[in-house]
Amino acid sequence: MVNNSEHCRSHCPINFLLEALGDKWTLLIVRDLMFKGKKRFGEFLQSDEKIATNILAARLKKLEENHIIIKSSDPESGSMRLYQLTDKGKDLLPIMLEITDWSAKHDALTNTPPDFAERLKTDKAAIAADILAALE
Amino acid sequence: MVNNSEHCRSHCPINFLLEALGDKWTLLIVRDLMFKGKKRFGEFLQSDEKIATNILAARLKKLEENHIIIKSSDPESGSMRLYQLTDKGKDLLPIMLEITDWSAKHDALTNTPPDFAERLKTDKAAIAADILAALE
DNA sequence: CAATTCACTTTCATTTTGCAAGTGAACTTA
DNA sequence: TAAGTTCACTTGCAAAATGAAAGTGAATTG
Repeated sequence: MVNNSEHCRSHCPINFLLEALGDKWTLLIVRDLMFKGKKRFGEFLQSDEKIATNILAARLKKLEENHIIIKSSDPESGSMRLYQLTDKGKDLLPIMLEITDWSAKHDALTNTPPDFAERLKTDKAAIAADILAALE
Repeated sequence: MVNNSEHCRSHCPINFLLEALGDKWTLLIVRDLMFKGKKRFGEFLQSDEKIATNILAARLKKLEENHIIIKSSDPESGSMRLYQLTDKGKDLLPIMLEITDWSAKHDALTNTPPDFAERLKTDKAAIAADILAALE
């Protein structure tokens, strides 16, 4: 869908990411999935940035359409929906770590812990491995 | 300005980047500055994605407010304005390269040349050095 | 079986976007 | 030197996206 030429503005790689993730909210959902262990609609709502329910629903739908997340039912309780990163979604990890690195450097008020920011500079591969392991 | 707590939604590092660059257009301007040697208003207008003049003016202003670019006059012709990346802007390069890597992998129609995509996987530091050198 | 929780959907006012046209300063041509 | 032309924007307006709040329906709990 994102890949057909009528829909896309171009096939520049920067633009390709923007078509899927280029707005103020989508990457925050990826962050919650990747770093905070969140998996449910209600959990995403609780983040500091206070996303509205309609925007969250729209973004989850688009992420699913772009195969960055998959939606399933919680095996333990039929009602609850679970959202999880696909392999394509997990592949965003290096981007997320570089973003964290940049913001830790340029935001004087960053909430990135100093020791994590330091480890990020020297040990990115090990951090990535840890985070991927935590996602199973 | 972006750093004051009334304005920002949070000081999460992912959010910090989104506050400065989180929309469908801003990163394309950074791309043009970083990879395509573009420096002038009229040059940004010519990209494939066809940004409107009012949106371009607004994004350039915001990038300047966030100290990601600086605006100056062309020393050779008094009238023309030049836009250039600051050090903070150049620090976005690792993010841009990771984005390129991700899109080259996941966009079947990517216009990233295969040899560049290959070199990106093995030789990211050398590519980064080349690009920074080209920016002076 | 009534109340609550969860995951959305709908409504609607406000904000942002995008196209087109307009403006003004410098520069080029007749 | 007067008349375009180019460049870098700004303005106006219709259309689309956003955000707050309320509503809906399925499951779960008391």
